[in-house]
Amino acid sequence: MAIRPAEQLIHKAAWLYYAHGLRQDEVASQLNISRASVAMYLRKARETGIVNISTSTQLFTDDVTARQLEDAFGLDAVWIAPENAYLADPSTDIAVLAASVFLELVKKGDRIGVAWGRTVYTIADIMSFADLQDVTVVQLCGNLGAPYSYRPDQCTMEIARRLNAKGLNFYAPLVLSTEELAKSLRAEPVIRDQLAGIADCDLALYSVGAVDADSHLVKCGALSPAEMEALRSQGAAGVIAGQIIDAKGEVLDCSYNRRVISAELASLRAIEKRLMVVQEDTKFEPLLSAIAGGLCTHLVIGAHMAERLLDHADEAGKKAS
Amino acid sequence: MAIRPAEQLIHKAAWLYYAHGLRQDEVASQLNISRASVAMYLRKARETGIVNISTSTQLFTDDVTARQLEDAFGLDAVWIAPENAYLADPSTDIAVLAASVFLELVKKGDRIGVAWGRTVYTIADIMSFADLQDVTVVQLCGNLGAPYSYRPDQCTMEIARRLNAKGLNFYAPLVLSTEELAKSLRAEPVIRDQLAGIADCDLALYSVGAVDADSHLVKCGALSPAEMEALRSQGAAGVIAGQIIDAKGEVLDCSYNRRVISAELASLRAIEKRLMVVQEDTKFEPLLSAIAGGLCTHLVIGAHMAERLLDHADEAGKKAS
DNA sequence: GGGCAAATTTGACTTTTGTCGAGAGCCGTG
DNA sequence: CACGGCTCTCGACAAAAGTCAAATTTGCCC
Repeated sequence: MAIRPAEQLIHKAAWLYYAHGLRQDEVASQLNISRASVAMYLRKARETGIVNISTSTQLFTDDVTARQLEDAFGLDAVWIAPENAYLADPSTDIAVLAASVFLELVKKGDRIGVAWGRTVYTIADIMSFADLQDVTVVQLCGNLGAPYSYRPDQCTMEIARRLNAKGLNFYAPLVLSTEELAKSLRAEPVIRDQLAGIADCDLALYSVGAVDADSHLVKCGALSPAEMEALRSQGAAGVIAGQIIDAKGEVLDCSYNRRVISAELASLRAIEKRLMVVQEDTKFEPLLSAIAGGLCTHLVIGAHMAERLLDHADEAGKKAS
Repeated sequence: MAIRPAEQLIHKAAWLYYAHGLRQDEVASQLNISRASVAMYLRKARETGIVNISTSTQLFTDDVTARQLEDAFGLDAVWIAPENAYLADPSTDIAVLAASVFLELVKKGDRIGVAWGRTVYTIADIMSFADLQDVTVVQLCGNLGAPYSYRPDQCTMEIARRLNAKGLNFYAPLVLSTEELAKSLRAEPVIRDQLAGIADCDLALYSVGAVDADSHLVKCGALSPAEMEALRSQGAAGVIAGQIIDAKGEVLDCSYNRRVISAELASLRAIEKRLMVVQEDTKFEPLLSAIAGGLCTHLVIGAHMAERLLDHADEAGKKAS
C-alpha cells in the first residue's frame, strides 16, 4: 500500500513533532506550512494511528483482587476497572480499559476473532486508531437480519477500521428457521472455511450475554421472551457468540443452538488469548459459566463483579475443604 | 512487581488524561491535586514508559529505494532517513529513526542482543522509554577496560533501563592479550552460558565498524593504528560486535579475533531479526561485508548510503547479466 | 518533640497548542 | 469562462499545557 501524497505531510509532521520533539511552529517552518495546518495534521496523525499513544494497563492488573482472581479461576490475566472512583459512567471505564487491553494484546500479523453485542460495540467505538495492516479481524458468528445497532458485521468492521486491518465478514444469518438449513449452510465452502479459520485466531474479543428478556437475542427477534425463559429452565446459563451455553460452559443441547451459524466452542477454546469483557453486574452467572467452560483466559471486569467472583471462589473453596 | 504508591498517582493521572481524554484540570480535580502536579505526573508517565507515544516508521520503508534495496540484497526491511531535509544533523535523524524502528520490532518477552559503539549508544540515548518488563537485553560482546563512553555494558544497560527490561551484562574483557587466556575464559561457565544464550535472542541491534584509525577498536586501545592497517591488508573489511570480518562477512582468521570474547557470527545469524544501523557514509564497504555475511535482516541507513548501495547492486547486476 | 534537609505541591506566569471562520485554490459543469 | 461547491490553508483568538520559584509537607535524625 503506497502512501498517498496527502499522507506524506501528515507523516512528516508527526515524525518531526513526536519523534524529534520539535514544537509545532518549528515543524511548520520546516515544512513551509502554517502552524495551524501542523496542528491539524497532527490530529489526523493521531486519528489514523500514524501516531500511537497508549497507556499501560498495569495499574489494573497489579492489584491484589486481580491476582487472587487469576489464581482462583486459573486465568492468564485479569483487569479490574475501579467502579466508584474516576468517572460518571462506570461501564465506559470498563470499555476504555478493555480497548487498551485489547490493543496491548494485539500483535502484528495476528488474526482476531470478534463477537458482537453492546459491550463489544462500545469497545470498538472508543478504541483508538492503530496502524496494523497485517492484522485480520474475523467475525465469530453469523449476522442478524434486523436493523440492529450492534450487528456482528458492524462490530467486526469497526474494529478492523480502527486497526487499519482487514475485516473478514460472514455472510450468513446468525439463526435459521430449520436445523436442516443451518446444517446445509454450514457445509457451504464459504461458510465452512470461515468457521474453520476461527480456530487459527490468535486473539478473541467477546462478552457474554445473559439469558433473560433483555438479551440481544430477544431484542433482535432471534428468540421470543417465552422461548428464552424455556431455555433457561432447560439449563441455559449464558450466551456466547450467539450460542446458548449451560452452567458448565458447554453448548446447550437445544434446537436453537442447532439452528445457529457460529464458531464452535472448541474453535474458540483453541484461540490462545480469549479476552472476555463484562460490563454489567447482572451477568454474574453467565460469566461464571463462560469461565467454567474455559472460554476466557483474559478478563476485564468492574470492581463490583470482581468482588462477587472472588466471594464465589472463596465459598467454593470452603465447601471443598 | 507491585506498584509503588507514588506510581499509583502517575498511573491514574495518565489513565484519565490519555485513555479517557480528560483535560489536565479535570484530572486534577478528580485526583484532588493541582493541575501543575498533574502536568508533572504526566511528564513522569511519559518518561517512564507508562505512556507510550510511538510514530509509525512506514514513511521511511514505503519508498521505492527502500523496496529496491530489500529486493537487491534480500533484506526483510529497509528504512531510509532522508538526509537533506528536516534537521541540522542527519545522523541524529538516522538514530531517531533507528530507535523508533527498534521499538517497533521489540515484542513482549523478547530477548535482545545489543552490541556497542557510538551509533548504538546514540540510539540508546535518544530512545524513548517503554514498559517492557519481561524483556531481557543481553550484551553481545565483552567489555572494554578503558573509560570509554560507549562501552558495551553501558549500551546494554542504557537500553535495558529505557525499556524497563532486565539487562544481562558480560563481565569479561573484549580483548585479551593471549589466545590461550581467551580460550580458557570462553570455557568459563558464566561466560559460556552467556555466549550460548545469544543465539536465543529474538532481535539484535548493532552497527558495523570501519577498519581504519578512527575505529573504536583503535580509539580504545584494543588495536594500534598500525595493527589495524595490517589487518586491513589481510582482508579486514569491517567490525561487528568487536570482531573483524572480511569482505564476505566471515570472521577474519587472525590472532586478534582469537583473542576476542564476543558472540559467534553463527549465533548472530541465528537471531531472527538483525537490525543494523549505519550512520556514517564512510562505512560503505563494512556494510556491504556485513550484508554479504548475512548479518543483517533489517537495515536503517541514510539516503546517501541507500543510493550508493543501490548503485552498487545495479553494477553487480549488470556484470552478472 | 524540635529542627533540618529533601521531596512534593502549588499559584502565577509564559509558552505552546487547539479551534474556527474567512479566504484562497481547485475542480467539473453548464 | 463564469459559477457554485468542494477542500485545503491560514491568521487571530481562546484554551490548555509547561515552568519555576516559593510554600508546604514529609521523613528522619538527634
